[in-house]
This record gives sequence, C-alpha cells and structure tokens, in this order.
Amino acid sequence: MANIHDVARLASVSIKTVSRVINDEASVREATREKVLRAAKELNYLPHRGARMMRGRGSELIGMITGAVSASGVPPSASGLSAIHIVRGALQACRKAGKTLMIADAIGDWNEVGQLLGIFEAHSVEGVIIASDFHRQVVLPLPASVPIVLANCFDAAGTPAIVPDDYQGQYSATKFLIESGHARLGMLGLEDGLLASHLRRQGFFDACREHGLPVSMLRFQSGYTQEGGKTPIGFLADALKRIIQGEDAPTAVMFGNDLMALKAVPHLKAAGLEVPDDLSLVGFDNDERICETIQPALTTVQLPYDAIGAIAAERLFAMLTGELNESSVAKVPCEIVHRESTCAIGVRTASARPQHN
Amino acid sequence: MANIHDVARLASVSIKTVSRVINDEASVREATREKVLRAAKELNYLPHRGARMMRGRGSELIGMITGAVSASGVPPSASGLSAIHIVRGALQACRKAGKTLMIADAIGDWNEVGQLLGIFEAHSVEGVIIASDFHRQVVLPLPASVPIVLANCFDAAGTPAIVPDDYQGQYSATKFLIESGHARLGMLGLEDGLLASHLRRQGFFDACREHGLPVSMLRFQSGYTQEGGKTPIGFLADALKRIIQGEDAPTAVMFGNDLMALKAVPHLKAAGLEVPDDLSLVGFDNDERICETIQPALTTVQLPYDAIGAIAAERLFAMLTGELNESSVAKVPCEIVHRESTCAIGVRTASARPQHN
DNA sequence: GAATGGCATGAAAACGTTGTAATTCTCCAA
DNA sequence: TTGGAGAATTACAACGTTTTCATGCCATTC
Repeated sequence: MANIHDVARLASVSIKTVSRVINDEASVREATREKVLRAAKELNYLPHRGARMMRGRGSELIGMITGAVSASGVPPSASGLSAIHIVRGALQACRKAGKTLMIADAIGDWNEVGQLLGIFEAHSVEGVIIASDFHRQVVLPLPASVPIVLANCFDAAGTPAIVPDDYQGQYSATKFLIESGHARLGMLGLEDGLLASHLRRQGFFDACREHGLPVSMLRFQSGYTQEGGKTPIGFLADALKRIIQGEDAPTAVMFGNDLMALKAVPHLKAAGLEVPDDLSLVGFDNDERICETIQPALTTVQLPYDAIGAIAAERLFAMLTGELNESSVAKVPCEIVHRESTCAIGVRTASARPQHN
Repeated sequence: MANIHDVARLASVSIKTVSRVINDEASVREATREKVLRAAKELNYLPHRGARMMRGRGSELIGMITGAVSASGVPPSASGLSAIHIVRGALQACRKAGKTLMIADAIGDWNEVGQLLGIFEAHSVEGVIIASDFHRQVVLPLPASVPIVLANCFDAAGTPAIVPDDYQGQYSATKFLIESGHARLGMLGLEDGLLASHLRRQGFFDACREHGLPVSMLRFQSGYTQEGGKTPIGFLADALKRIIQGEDAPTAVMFGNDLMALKAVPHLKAAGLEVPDDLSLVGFDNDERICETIQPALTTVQLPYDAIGAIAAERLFAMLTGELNESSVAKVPCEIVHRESTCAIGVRTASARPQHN
C-alpha cells in the first residue's frame, strides 16, 4: 500500500503538502493540489488509519450492537428482519459521513452488551449504536465511556434514542380508515405486554375517540403471539371470528403485523368476505414480500427501520461534533403504504377480483 | 489515557518489557510480569490501537462487504434476507476467534467493492469476506492486497469461495420424493439465467434419471421472476396449471422458492387439490416465516446461509494462519427441512386437514 | 527600494507501539 | 575466580501520519 511519502515523491512535493491536500487544509495552490490528487489517485493512496489515529485523529469508526434483546435462547431468525434494515440505514449514514461501521451481535444476550462495548472501546470507536430487535425499554450497563445512541429502544436514564412512533402509526391508519368512510373498525393486535402493542392500541382508540366513533363500533382483540410464544392453535381463527362476526361487523380490520394479515386472509375468504369490497385490511411493518404476496396487495403501516438506523447514526455524529448533546427520544413517524386491500366505503373496486399472479 | 511509558515508569521497567508482558511473549520473569500487570491495571492501561496497527500488528479486524451484487438501482429490500444470515454466521465465527467484524454495504453497486476494499485496507483489516445476495459468479477488482473469501459467490480466478450446493439440494429433494413413492414429479423453477436455476434443474433431472424415472413423467416450468423483473400477471397461475393439469399430473411439485409455494397454494386449493394428500409440496430457501405460515407447513430445502457465513470466516482465519492456501470453491450442502406438506405415496395423512392457527 | 505580511511549502519532531540488536544479569562449570 | 551461555532486559529505530516551526517567495505598503 502506497504511503504519503510515495505520493509526495511522485508529485514532487513534500509530504506535508500531500497531507494538506488530503485533509483539505488551506494554503495550497490549485495546481499543486491537482498534482497531488493525481499522484494519490495513481498510487491508489489512502491515509493509514493507524497513523492518523496516533496523531489524535478520530478513528472514524462507529460500533453497532445488534440482536441485543432477542428472546434469550431462541435463535433470532425472524427477528433479524428489523436488524438488517436498521443496519442498512446506519451503514448509509456512515458512508455519507466517511465513517466505517463495526458490528457485533449480542446473540440475544443483553449481558453481552457490556463486553462488546469493551471490545469496541479497545478498537477506539468514536461512538456506539445499540439496536434492539423490537421497540422496548432497556437498561444499559452502567459506565459507558463512549457516546451511545439507542435504536428501536430507549432507557430510563435518558440516553439518546430513536424509536418508531407506533402510536402515531396506528393513529394515522385509523384516521385514514375513518376518513375513508369506515365507521365500524376492528383490530387484531399483537401480543399483550409488548410496548408496541400498548402504544398502537392507544393510537387506535384515540383516533376513534377524536373522530367521534363510539366504542360500541369497535372490536379489539389481542394476545396473538407470532413466534416462540405458545399461542393456542386456532387462536387467530377464533379472535378473527370474534371480530368479524355479528351484524355490526366492522368494514375494516387492522392487524398487528403483515404476517397476521397473511394468515387471516384464508379465514376471511372462507367466511365469504371479499377484500377490500366487504372488508378493508391494514397490516403493520410493511414487509414487502408478504404485502405483495397477499391478494389483493396489503395496505400497511411502515415501520421505518431504515430511517431509524440512519437517524441514529446521524444523531451520533452530531453528538461527536458537539452539535447536540440533549438526551431525548426521537420518534420516527410510521407512514401508511397504500396498496389494494383498502377502499373507501361505498366505492366498489374496479376489478371485482384481480387475477392472481 | 495512560500509555506504555507510564506503565513502564510505574513498574520501573523498560517499555519493551511492558510490551512483552502485554503481548504474552517469552523471557519475562514471573515477578516482573506481575509488577507490570499491576501497574497496567492501576493505570487502566489499554494499548493504543493506532500505534499497534502502525507496527503492522494483526488488527483482529475482519472486513465484510455485503449487497455487492443486488440488481443495480433496485433498493435491495428483500434480497437482504440472505445477507443477514451470512453476516450472522460470520459474526459468530469471528466472535469465537476473537475477531471483530467491520461491515460495509456496496448498496448494489459492484463498482463500490474496490473502494470499500481500500477503506478496509486503510483500517488494516486482516482479511475480507465478500458476500453476494445470491449465488453467482463475480469478477473481483484486480489487485486485492488482502486475503479475500467469497461467500455465496465465486470467481474465475479461483479466489476461495463458499457457495450453497444448489445442485445437491434439488437432487436430494427429488431423491427424497422418489423414495417416498412419487413417480410423477413437477417443478416450477426460478427465473432462467440464474445460476441457481441451472444447477437445480440439473439436480432435478439427474436425480430422476438416476432413479429410472422417465422424462415423460416429469413436468418442468421455469421463467418465473419473483421481484423486480416483469413477470406477466398470471404467469404463475398459468405455469402451475400446465404442471398440475391432465391425467398424468404429478403427485409432488417442487418450487424455486418458498414464496412461490406460498403464492401457489390458493391456486391449488382452487383446483381442489389437498396438500399433501393429493399433492406434496417442496419449497426452497427455508424462509421460516413463510414455511410456517403455509398450511400445511412447507417442507423445503434449506439454503445454508448461516453456515456459509461461518465457514467463509473460518476459512479466512485458516488462510491468515497459513494453514490453508488452496484456492477452491467449497459447496455447503442444502439440507431438507421436513414439515407437513409432503407425504409418502399411498399414505393418507393422519388429520384430513389440520386446523388453522 | 526596503520593510512588511501573507501565502505556499518544507524539514523535522512527535504520537505509542513493536522489532532488532545490543546490553546486562544470573547461574553454573571450569 | 573466571568464563561463558543463555535468559532477562534495555536502548533505539521504525511504522505513517500530523503538527510545529522555519523558510522562501511574491505582492503590497511606506
């Protein structure tokens, strides 16, 4: 690998001048600058990070810990879906900022976090992003000697955190349905006890209340556990039946996630319901593979994991430059992704039933 | 932060002796060793990584490039599924070996790879793993100055590579079906042109031939594009119809991936076919969320991405220690994951139709 | 025309560590 | 007591950068 001396020699200048050009310092004549840049490019020169660090420069290294809070023991196969998007978002932000991302996985064991922080520290990272697989509160190991930003989780100590706005997401979806003319709504929520569960239910009810929808027009079921947990066989079918049966049956149902919607569709079909003409469906997560597979394609609320990762990284950068040191929780809005499983009340969809693909 | 001089001073030895102790080198008297360790502990000394790197010392750092070959332009949302497993496998192997993983995403642009390699090099990584989103041949930017292992891809130059054994996977699945008594087989393969497509078809036909199944008993369709590509609406339905209609209709059908199977199920149901009693189904990928969602749960061939990541990392480590420098392609077997969508011919499944969940 | 000041550049030191080679210490045999 | 071998230890250079300070050059000012 070429070093600064090689570049200096090739460009016939001193190493200091090369250093000046590389670091965009003032006082370099344009001609010289170009000469140096040309030489650097020709030699494929990149400043040695070790040497740079030694001169007190930042390491340009960001650490990221993922999988810190998976259900312990369970190999977190499906839960990684959120992680990859968070990582990707952070990766892009790092790229833009010229940082490099180091990553470590806690393999579902929160106790690992302290140790991983130590490893990162030994590698001189400038800061660390800790990402959770799902939206929850966490407790950090006490003495964190590097700046930390939490992604998809938060703590009581006020560590800067970026989380999805589950409340607003469900609120928006509900509002959208109501404004489309739906007056009887149903919701099949996630497992009780999850923070997201709580927030979304809140959003659902608040939106209804604020739009003057009486509680008698609402049907809410929860308790469905999607994986790992022991949901009794038939739970989904039963809960669904409780929601859609009877004469005041809702004209729209929202699900805790897209997968639940996918599983529900056969039951709805079996009950003779057409989507969206008889029943509008709204999912959550925006898992494209699932949403596009459902016929008709599922309208859903997007969990903005990419954005969460990107914002977490940007926030960390801001902390590093000292621009920002308030400790607060930033909520990233969850946008509705409109597909074909919803329609306004009183409007028949154009094609009675689009052909399968 | 304390440096080696401080420790040396406090312990009343030379800095070199401290260095010896820290690096566990020989020729240090036990008493001296303890003295140094005590001083180091007291000062909370950690060797400066920059300085270490500069002395060419192993950085314990492994680089990984992902997303290098997504369809360019398309935001690689779904394709990341393989990446996360490869990353996870590598991560675990790194953990075991005491290495730390640096990660960068080429964001679907293969041209980025050269630049990313440069960045990694500047960080003094010991080696790099380049992971592709799908099984394919690649071309590396010429002068790679660090050891490289390819994961889920390979090149013509013989760079060490770890790939899934698509051929064997399909061969095994086919063989399994035949040995279960199925004599008429169908297959709905992936998009033409993909390497996996080619290999699997080969495996399918070879297994049939070797087990004496005449070609007249086989129905093969391909050309289905799962995402991005413009598959005509209805293609899946038509191809499926061509496979399952007629009097010599197969008793088992294999799909190019689990998602295709998921999409196919409603069509099969509409055609009055019971799974697995009338028709056994076998997917590919082992995407658990999809496999477990399909009723009955889908038997499939697992793409061993975790293993690929882990083996790639281990192989890289072996190269680093010089234990291994042969340049070859390692094929990781694809195991069958047995669920409920397959049964032996002549055997009715116990429950006519298991209740939905 | 000399003094001043700003700009472009360069020489050499410094950062904290490890490698090399030299030096000292220890211990045992002659 | 002396040699000598080998272990323990040390001094110093080297790694590739940035920093500090010095210098040369040119334009401006008096």
